[in-house]
Amino acid sequence: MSTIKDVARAARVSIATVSRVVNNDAKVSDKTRASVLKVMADIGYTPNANARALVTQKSSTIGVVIPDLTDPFFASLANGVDQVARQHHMQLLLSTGQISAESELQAINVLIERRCDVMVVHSKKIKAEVLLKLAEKIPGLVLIDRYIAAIAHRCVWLDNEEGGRIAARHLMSLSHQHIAYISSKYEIDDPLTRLKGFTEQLPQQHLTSSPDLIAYEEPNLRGGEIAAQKLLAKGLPFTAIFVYNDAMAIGAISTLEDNGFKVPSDISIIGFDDVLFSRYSRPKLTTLRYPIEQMAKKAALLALQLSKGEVSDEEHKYIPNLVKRESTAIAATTK
Amino acid sequence: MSTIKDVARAARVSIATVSRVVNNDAKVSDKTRASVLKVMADIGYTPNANARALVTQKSSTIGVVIPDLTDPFFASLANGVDQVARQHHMQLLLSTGQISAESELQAINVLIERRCDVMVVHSKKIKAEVLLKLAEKIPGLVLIDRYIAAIAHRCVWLDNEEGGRIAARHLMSLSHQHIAYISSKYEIDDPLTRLKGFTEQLPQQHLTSSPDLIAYEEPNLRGGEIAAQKLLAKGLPFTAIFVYNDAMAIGAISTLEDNGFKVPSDISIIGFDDVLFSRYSRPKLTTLRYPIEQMAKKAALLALQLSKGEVSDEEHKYIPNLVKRESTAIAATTK
DNA sequence: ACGGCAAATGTAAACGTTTTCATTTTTTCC
DNA sequence: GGAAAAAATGAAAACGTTTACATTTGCCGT
Repeated sequence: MSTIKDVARAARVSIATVSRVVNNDAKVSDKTRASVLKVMADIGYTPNANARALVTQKSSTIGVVIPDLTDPFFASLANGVDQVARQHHMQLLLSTGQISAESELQAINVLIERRCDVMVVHSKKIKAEVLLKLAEKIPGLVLIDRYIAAIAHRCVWLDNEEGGRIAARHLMSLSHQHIAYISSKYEIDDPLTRLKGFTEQLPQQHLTSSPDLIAYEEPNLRGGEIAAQKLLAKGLPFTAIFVYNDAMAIGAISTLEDNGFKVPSDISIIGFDDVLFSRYSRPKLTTLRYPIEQMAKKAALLALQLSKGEVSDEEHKYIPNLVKRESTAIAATTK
Repeated sequence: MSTIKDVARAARVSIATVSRVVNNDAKVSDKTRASVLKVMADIGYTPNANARALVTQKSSTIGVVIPDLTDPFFASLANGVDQVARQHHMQLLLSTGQISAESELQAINVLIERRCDVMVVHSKKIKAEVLLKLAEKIPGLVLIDRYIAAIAHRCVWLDNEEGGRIAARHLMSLSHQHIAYISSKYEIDDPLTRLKGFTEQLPQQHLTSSPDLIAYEEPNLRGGEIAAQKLLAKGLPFTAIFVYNDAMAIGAISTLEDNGFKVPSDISIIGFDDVLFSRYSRPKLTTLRYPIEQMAKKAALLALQLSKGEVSDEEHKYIPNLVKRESTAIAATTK
């Protein structure tokens, strides 16, 4: 692959001059600029970004750490960051790592090796104190979907507890008395926090929560199917399910209908996230909107600012919105 | 950020030695290795990948060019490549570019600047001759979802025409006589090729195709909704729709049911792609399986081999599989 | 025609590594 | 104990850029 030297030689100028035309530096005459440009096109020169990054100490790269691209939630996250990257003529460097402290840490490390100075990190398992150290080391690091008080202004997060409360209120307003919860089997905060908000709202209508009406599975379509089966197998009465996320919710609906239950007339379902296809499910899914793409953009922008040394102590807390569609209705027994 | 020199100084050895322990080179005594390792941990040294890439002339990065992460089809593609990257301890560099020759070209260029020697490119709009030049320049470039005869062994593609034929045969076997086609509005080969295969199969049952029964829209959920509305608005009779992709199919079903048509009893729908949520739609979608993730893995592996100079003249053509689920049934009138 | 100044261009150091080759240290063997 | 061989270490060049500083060129006014 040709280098700046090849161009310099062919154009009979110094490499400094070539560098100047590559970088659109003003200090070069129109004549030489034109001839250099021509040579570059002729020999097909492409500047080496690694060499550039080395000397300038900037990577022009935004890093993203997520567990997995297949999950539309994370794809949206990555997409949000990508949009900001494009706007700023930067590139997306993707570092995936399953949800484990070790794997997440390694994913971040890859970005550091690349001297990525702007990064949006989705980490559930790394301990807060470790993250704190990392944040200190890398000014442009922003946490998404996680809250650590000591660096609150560098966290872009959603109030899951409030989400749980909203779901509970909605279902109770429809007179549901027995509400099940389908949860993610992973030991991360989100399902717990959502359940907490949900549970603490119940006594308001003199309801209580029952651990028997909770099923834990993989947070995807298949997991939702299985969780619903488990719930059904218990033989306990319930007229509504609050589901950890939309994928599980749709899986659950699938099982329910296959077993002869109508949603929402027999059983109401409320999901979480409002991923793209939730409004196209049958019945259309009632859910809590998690504006992840918007949050990701915010996080990327914030990371960009921080990397330039700009600071603000604003908080970046988002509240989920109730999106009423067709999967919830008045409780069956009271109809 | 600390460098190899800092480590060398602190450990009282030369940078060559530090480099050796970083790279796990055998030629270093256990004693010095241990002490260097300790120093590295103490001062929190992370090797600079850019410097490394510069001197070794390898980027340890697999590049992917796709239009957009939000589309689950492309997310699966990226995911397949990512899996291979992880297996080979490489990183995913994502370069997105809308579907236009200019944008695609620029996306590829970004990867070249990064000296990405392995890349999986999804390009619909760049002219074959340009791609040929690029392929010549970059041995590790593989095209996915496109076929160019001159570099057939570097293309991983699906036989769309055969897909069209399979869809036609399936629908005809269910006695459908009037079949509409919902197409992508983008001027790329795929929708045309699928339609071609589809159309050429019709005369076998003495059917003919009608341009009036074709609607063109954005290839996503919303586009499917609109396309179905358009079809309905024409007031022409049809009992089945062959839809360009699953997202559109699900959008179409949504519109159809909202307008009082039952799928499949009134109208049968067959999609294309078999994305994850197709089997969770209501009714479950009959579709043609496009094994994109598997193909992406293949493409990544192939690119890896090619970049190492290994060649084979094998072709990499995939045939879509019919996945019969619930959205197709015997034509209404013949019931 | 010439000094002076601005504009254009060039020189060379620096970025942080890897790696070849040379040198030093350690081990082995008689 | 000492020579030879093996193992460990170090010195320095190279990778392809950018950029501060030095030098050359061209132009102006007199």
